[in-house]
Formats: sequence, C-alpha cells, structure tokens
Amino acid sequence: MTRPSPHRRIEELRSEIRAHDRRYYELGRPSISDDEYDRLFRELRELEDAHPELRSEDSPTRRVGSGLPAGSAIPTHPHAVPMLSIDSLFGADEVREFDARVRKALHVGEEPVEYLVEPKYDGVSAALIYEDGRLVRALSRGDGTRGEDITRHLLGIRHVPVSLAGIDVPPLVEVRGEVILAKHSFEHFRKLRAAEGGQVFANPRNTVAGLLKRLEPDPQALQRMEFLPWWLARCKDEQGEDVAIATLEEAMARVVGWGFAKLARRKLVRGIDAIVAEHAELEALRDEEPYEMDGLVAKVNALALHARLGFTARSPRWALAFKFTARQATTTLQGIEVQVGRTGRLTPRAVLEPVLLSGVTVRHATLHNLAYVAERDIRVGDRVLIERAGDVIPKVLQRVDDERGERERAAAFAMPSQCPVCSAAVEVHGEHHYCPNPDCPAQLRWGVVHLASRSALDIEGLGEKSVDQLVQAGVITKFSDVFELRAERLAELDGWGEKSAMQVIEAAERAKTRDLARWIVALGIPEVGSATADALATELGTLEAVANADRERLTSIHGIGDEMASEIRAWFESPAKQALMAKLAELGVRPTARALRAREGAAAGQLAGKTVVLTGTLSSLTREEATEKLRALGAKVAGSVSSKTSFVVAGDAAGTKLEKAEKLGIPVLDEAAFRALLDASG
DNA sequence: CGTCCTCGAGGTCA
DNA sequence: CTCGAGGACG
Repeated sequence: MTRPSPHRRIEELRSEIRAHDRRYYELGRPSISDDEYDRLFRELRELEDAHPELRSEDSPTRRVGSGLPAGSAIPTHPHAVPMLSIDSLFGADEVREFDARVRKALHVGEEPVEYLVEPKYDGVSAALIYEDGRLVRALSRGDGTRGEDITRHLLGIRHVPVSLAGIDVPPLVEVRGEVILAKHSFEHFRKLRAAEGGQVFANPRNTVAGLLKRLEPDPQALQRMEFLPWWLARCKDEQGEDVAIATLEEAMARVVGWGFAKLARRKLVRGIDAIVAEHAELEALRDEEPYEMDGLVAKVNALALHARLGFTARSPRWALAFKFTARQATTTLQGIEVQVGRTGRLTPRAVLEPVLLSGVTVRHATLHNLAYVAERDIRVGDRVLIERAGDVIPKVLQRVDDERGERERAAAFAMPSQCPVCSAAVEVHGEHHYCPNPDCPAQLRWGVVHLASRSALDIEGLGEKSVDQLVQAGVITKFSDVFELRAERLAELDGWGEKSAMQVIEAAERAKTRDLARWIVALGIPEVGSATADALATELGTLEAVANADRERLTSIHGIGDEMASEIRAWFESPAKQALMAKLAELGVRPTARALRAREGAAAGQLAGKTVVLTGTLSSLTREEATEKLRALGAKVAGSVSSKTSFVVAGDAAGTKLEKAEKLGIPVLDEAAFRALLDASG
C-alpha cells in the first residue's frame, strides 16, 4: 500500500475538513461524527507539526488559540458602532404596535414593510473586525460601548474566517453575530466535563459565555463552538466611505460570500402578519433545530430606512426580537421548605417568586436533596435559573450572579435535625435524610395518597386534598381507615355531600378486590414498585403466598435480590404491618389472585420477548391502554431506552427517549405504524 | 464490575 | 417526563 506524501495528505485533510465545516453549517448537521472530525483535525495538526515547512496560514488548524501567556485581565476596546441589544417583545400585539410605529415614522401608510427574519439563536454576541481582509480583532458585547478582546477565543472557532474570501474585500469590515454551541455539542461537552469533574454549565449559552470569559482559551472546547453572523456593522472602502449596499439581505449575502456561515432559516418577508406566522412556525420547529433559539429577530430590510428610523437609548428602532414562551427563567428564591414524603424522605423544595415558564406560572421547584443545594451553593434570596425538565417538572438549575454585585447572602441551607412534621430525630442515609417515625402524619398522608393513586388501588375521590382533610379531621389515622369510611362521619365535614361520600365509600369497597399486583404496590413496601409487584404477583399468585414467602423463594424471582427480599420480609414481619394485614383481611380485603398462567399466555404473544418503550403522547389511546395492549401481546414495556430495547413507540412531543433510540439505532414506530402493528396482531 | 432497570420524588393545570 | 440513586444481574 502506498502512503501519500505528507504534502498530498495535508492538502487532502485540509480540504476534507473544510468540506465538513461547510456541510456542518449549510445543513445545520455534521456530515461526520464529532469524534471523526476531531480525528481528522488531530491528524492534520500532527502532520503539520512534523513538517513545519508545509504549514499554511489558511489551514483549519490555524483557528485554534495560540496559547499566549495570559495577562491579568482581558483588555477592552471601544466599539466603533455601539453594540446595542434588540427590544424583546412577547406577544403578537406588541409586534403589531412595533410595525405600526415603523410605518408611521416612514410615512408609508398601509404599505407593508419588508423585513429580514431569522431565528434568534441563544448564544453570546461578538463583533469581528477585519482590516484588509484579515481578522484583527474580536470583541464581546461588553457594556455596548466597550467590549472585551476575545480575538484569541474567536480564532479557535470553526467558521470564523481568519481572512475573508474573495477578491474584492473592502479594507474595513465589521461582522457581528452569535457565538453558539449546538445542542448535541453541548450534550457531548456536558458529559465530558461531568466525567472530568469540571464545572458543568446549565445550558449551551452559559457554556459559551463561560468559555469566552476565560483568560486562556480552551482550544478543544472552542472547536465545538460556532459563529452565526447576523449583521454587517461596518463596511468601508479605501476612502473610509460606506460601501453602497441597499439592503440587509444584500449585506448578509456578502458576509456569506466572505466565508461565513449561511443561516438556513433566514428569510425575507413582507408585512407584520408574515412575521407572526414565521414566529409560530419557528416555535413549532424549536425542538428540531440544532441550536437553542429563544425567539425570532426581524429587521427592516432597506438600509436607507435604518438611518431614518434611528435608535432609542437602548436599541435600534428598525429591529425587533419576538420571543418564544420561555423554557428557562430567572427568579428569586424566597425560601426553602422541607417536605416529608411517603418513605419519610426529606426533600428541600424551593419557594420561588412566581414566574412564567413555558406558559405556566411556577411557584415551586424541586431542590432534590441537601447535596444538590450545597454543590450549587443555593441560598435564600439568590437569583436562580429554573427550567421545566422535559417541559414538565420545574427544577432549579443554578444560582446566577446578581448584576448588582456581591451582597450579603443568607446562611447556607441546612437540613433540619428534626422532622418538620413530627419532630422525630432525622436520620441520614447516603445523600438523603429521613424521618424514621412510621407514624409520622406526613408518611400517613402520602401513604394513603399512594394507596389510592391510579397505579395502586385507584380509589376515585381520594386525592391529595381529601386525604389531607380526612387526616386532619382524624377520620383517617391509619391505612385501614380508608375501608371503614362512614357516610355520617363524612357528612360532618365541609365539602362532603351525600353523593360524594357514597362514591368514595363505594370506590373503597371496590378496591378491596383489586388485582393483586395493585395491592402489593398499594402497601408501599420500600423498593417495591409496579415492576416488582408485578413479578411477585405472577410468581406467587396470592397475598398470603407473598406474605409467607421466605428469602430464598423471593430471591429466586427474577428482578428481586437481597435488598428487596430483606425489605419485603421486614415489612411482613413487622408487628404493625401484621396488625394492618389482619385488619384488612377482617374488613374483607381479598386481592384478586393473579392467574399464574398469565405468563404462559404472554409467552405465546406476537411480541413475546420484545422490550418496548413508549414516549410522547399518543392520540388514539392512553399510555396505560398502550401498555396493556403491548403486555397482552407478550411484550415487556420498559421505562427507558437501552440497547436491549426492541423498538420505541413515539407519539407527539417525544423527548429524550426518542433521541436516545435514534442514537442507538433502535427502530421507532410512529403512532400510525403502532396502530397498524396492533391491528395486525389483534 | 459495568450496564440495565426500577424506584421515588417532584409542578401546574384543565 | 426526567433524573439520580442504588439494586439486580451477567
């Protein structure tokens, strides 16, 4: 095998890397994996190191920061043209008002104005200054009038041309744009950092900001960042006169011609309705975009009109930012409560100044445990960044620095040493704190809620609210009271009419003979959830058999090990639980025995041996129904995607499970395909 | 020992 | 729906 000469190979690598760079941008997706890209890049750098004579100014490797010794602080320079921010608007009405103001100022009557519209990518703004086609300086926004010198950082970024392409490059050019990190790069980076134990940033934007603030550029990290241009701030000819350019569209075309990335979603529209429509379209595409975007930016296209419209103190009058509903928000932490859960676990919970987040007002958010709070040094009074995980559960991501600088901060959060509900001395197990008192009212409350919940006995009319009330009133003082509710007693309480009382009593009555697996779940044995309950039910058949099974029998069941067996034995051997069981039996509780042959039936199903994962929302049936149907066909329905998953059924708004399935190359069925499968097997 | 999987916990709103 | 912790298993 003949080996190409270093010279040939270097040229090959350079052009290959440039080609990937280009595809990476124009398609918004890499044509090869990041690792593969890194490998090519490394090979090129090694070859260049070995053959200094073959180095070239325009090699992709020249982008990487040169590693000069750092000064004490990043120097700043003035912006020749102030770097203002664009006014953020939050509703179609505000956008229409903006347009009305523009048309009034321009005296164009009803004539629609032409706007250049593009996604507002969530990154960090930067200005790149080129003299005679060479990058001489890069500045951050700073305070708008002066920016920090981030030249060495920007040189390390792919697609920031060191020199502008083309023959007719004007002697002075300033291009502004956004330094961003694609979502998949952020993920990669986050995992890497977490593995190294380095600082982990909350989102791509913070990551970029953090990396640009470092005195010493981090070449590896910078290589993953990208630059998307959004404005040509200056373009001067030899005489120092503005080069004649009529529209923003034309200006951006030039920028692309010089070698900058082209925004696939930038588009020219006429009139305000088109902007509103584009906003809706982009918001729908939000999850599919490779970059985080938080809205849309629309700018008046004709540059002559920019001059006529001018600026307010803070922002240009010819540009608007139309934001999407926020998914992350910053708010003030007003307090930290400690909740006691069903298992006695103490969970700190953030009390927040109410803030609007993806369409809902968030007042509380989880703080998980003491370690989580301590690691982030979150204290009452801090400004905190919150997000709804999977657009559902709010959580506090991190503390954000207060612009007003360091203030006196509250004391660090500490877990109480006594249970906030029953005052029992708190015990610590690993990361978690527990109230050890089995009679703690909090445990009773959550225990009853759990027992009545959908996945357990599904007793209608016994939600959190009513359980609270009944526990408070002393109607429920132990689990078995649920099955001894009396209409006369309920009638004494507020909000309980004859009808609702009857309904709950009947629902409880029906619950007595619910399926065995549900009953096992309802008991609330530690470590025993629905999967384990299911296994116990199918293996042992009756509640008595479960209660009497010894360790050996238990651990012989697939999915049950030492730990679970101990918990199960301990539960059934505890005198209090034995009393409970006796009482339940006396009250007529007879869980419906599980037919042991259910397993054989399953084995014969069409989907026997398959593991299926559901994600997203199906429109024609609920998750439970889908799960049941799949089980009936012999499939195992798992909660998370792994290499063992046979296929994934993805409904609307599918989340990370879908991504993972795609990454692992696991087949994905959409709802239609899933229905077809069910029909074919049914 | 690493990988897979289950458990448990946590908002708001209709 | 998602995440971390930790149990089960090969």
